[in-house]
Amino acid sequence: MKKMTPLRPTLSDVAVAAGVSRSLASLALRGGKGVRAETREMILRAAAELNYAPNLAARNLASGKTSVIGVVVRDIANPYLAALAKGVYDAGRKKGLDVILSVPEPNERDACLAVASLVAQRVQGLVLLDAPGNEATIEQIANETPTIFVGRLLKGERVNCVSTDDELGGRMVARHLLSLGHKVFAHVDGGIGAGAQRRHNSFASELAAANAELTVIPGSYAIDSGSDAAEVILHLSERPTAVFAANDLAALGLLNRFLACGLSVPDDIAIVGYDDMPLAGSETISLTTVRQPIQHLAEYSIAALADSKPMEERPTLRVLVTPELIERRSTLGSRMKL
Amino acid sequence: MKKMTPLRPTLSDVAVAAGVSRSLASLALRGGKGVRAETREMILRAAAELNYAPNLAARNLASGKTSVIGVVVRDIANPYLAALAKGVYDAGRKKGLDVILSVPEPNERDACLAVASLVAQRVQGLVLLDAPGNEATIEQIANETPTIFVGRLLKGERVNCVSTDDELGGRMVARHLLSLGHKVFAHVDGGIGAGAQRRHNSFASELAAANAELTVIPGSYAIDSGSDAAEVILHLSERPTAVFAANDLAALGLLNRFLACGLSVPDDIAIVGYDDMPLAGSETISLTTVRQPIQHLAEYSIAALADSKPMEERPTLRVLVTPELIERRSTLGSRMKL
DNA sequence: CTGAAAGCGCTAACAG
DNA sequence: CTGTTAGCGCTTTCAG
Repeated sequence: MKKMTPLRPTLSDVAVAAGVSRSLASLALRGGKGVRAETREMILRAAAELNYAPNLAARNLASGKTSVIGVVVRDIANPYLAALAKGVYDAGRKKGLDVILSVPEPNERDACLAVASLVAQRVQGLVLLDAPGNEATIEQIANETPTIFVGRLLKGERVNCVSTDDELGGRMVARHLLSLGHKVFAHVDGGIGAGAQRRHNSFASELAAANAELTVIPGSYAIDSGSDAAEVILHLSERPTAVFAANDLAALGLLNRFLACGLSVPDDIAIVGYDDMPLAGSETISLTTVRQPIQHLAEYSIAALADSKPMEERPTLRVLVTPELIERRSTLGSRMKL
Repeated sequence: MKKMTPLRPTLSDVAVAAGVSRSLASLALRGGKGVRAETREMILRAAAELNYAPNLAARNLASGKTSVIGVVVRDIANPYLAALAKGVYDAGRKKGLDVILSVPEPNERDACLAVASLVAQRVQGLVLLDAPGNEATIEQIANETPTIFVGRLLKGERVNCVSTDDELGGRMVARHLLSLGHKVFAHVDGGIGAGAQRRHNSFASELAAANAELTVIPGSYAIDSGSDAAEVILHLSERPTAVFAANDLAALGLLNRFLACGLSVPDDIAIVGYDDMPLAGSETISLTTVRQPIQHLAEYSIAALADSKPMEERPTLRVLVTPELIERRSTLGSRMKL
């Protein structure tokens, strides 16, 4: 009979079982240098047999360090953000870090609660995927925990951030559409979504330079935003022949609605999205869009946090990565019609 | 000038600032009973001013408890699983629990690493969303940490699990298709995916009972699996008029490929998926599918873990929830063609 | 390489 | 209500 409560084995148990001191066991388990290979072997075996799992809380407390980084995701239902989160997770693991995700409701309050919880867990660093949104809040968070904000270039010079060059992205879209001969445009704005402002502005100014017409419809980074905007667009006195949605989800909403109304895309109306979310390229959707380099965004994020220099010593990281225009059927030749 | 290293304030700091003992401060901060409202107020204020955040690691270590539950997600790129994960997160928060997600690569090894990491963090409970897949592994995990497996009814009677009634689901699909007059069928199998076997078997036996023909194509819960299967199906000597994919992602793969080949759905070939993932209902996809009640699955999971009884005291939970057939254009009248 | 000793920040169990 | 006393499981000196 074992003890009444088969408590988890502790480091002492392992040490005893292996016939060594706790300190040595600790060292060996962590793969430290200065342990005879033979001894280490013996210790590891003992640990394995006892099914020992180090207590991270204790380790954290004693060492004052954690190797876990927390990720807050604005909206996990957005396939682009889901992919980005996965990218960060993978990049972190590759560096030997534990990564945990938090997926609060997309409002400021819940995002802050999520952050607080992560901070209470004393994560080594925080990756914010477009949440929370308030810049002052972000600055305050970054002030207390190493943080990197992904998706927007923050004004504050004290906060690490990495983002796609949305200005370039917006311009690329405008040029693409202009080169296709379009003259009358609409843009479904992304509201407070990361980068929406810059996509909007650069798109608009590029069009203005070409003397093209542009109607802007307020919206957000959600599929319904697109469907709603489609309704508005269909009732415009002069119907645009091309519309740029601030992200793929909104673009999908547009596509759905236009097709449902019997329009042909791109013949009657062309659509461009932003993100190149998974599924955007699938046959049934085939959305022309601006691809954000998820891999790079993820790797820069982790790199910024993995840096072990004492916070104040390291320079603020402000990275801008280059997007890529992916041309698909929603703007090109072959018709698409329900 | 503050201290050189503005360390996080500790409980002592709060106690001193509020002019009370550490124990009282501790009690008050946790909202315990037996603290004069006035005193508590004062303590909370002090904490707020110092920007105090309790160290969960220390609390955990001292109390032997955590209020965080860990969720392992098989494949966060699957919108259905993403939604389910979000559901669990929300259900947990609603009960005052901290929820953290882990999104390993969908292979056994990485899933186990993710679990190990969560265990090392001494989470109070584990929610496994179809990962890891090996039943022996799951049993072992469940043996050490309160666990609930979602998506499959495990054989082992010792492991909590909650799942949709996939047998009923499979049958519903068969009946729906049969009632539409189809006679020749194909099924894209989900391989080791949660519930795939049962969906397959019940679908097959229901068809057998009706003397219908069925070709089974091996596959998985991925979009490519569907595209590949479509290729096979198109080369069948007798082409089926209806195909049931083990999940929505595979169904989307089928849809994409069929439409790309100029077939009309559902006129040339009808498609049914499973899950009712977000987007499945959008106009461009409009997939007939079996809806899994995410909300219920999530709530049962949390309920199973929130139970504070000493593990061995509580009965094994094995819940089966009822699915719902959602009929959309991929099997019904209005044509769909690229 | 080893073992002893000191704590990390917090909770828990009591005696004031 | 208050303060004291013990640890939780682990890392970290630091002298053997």
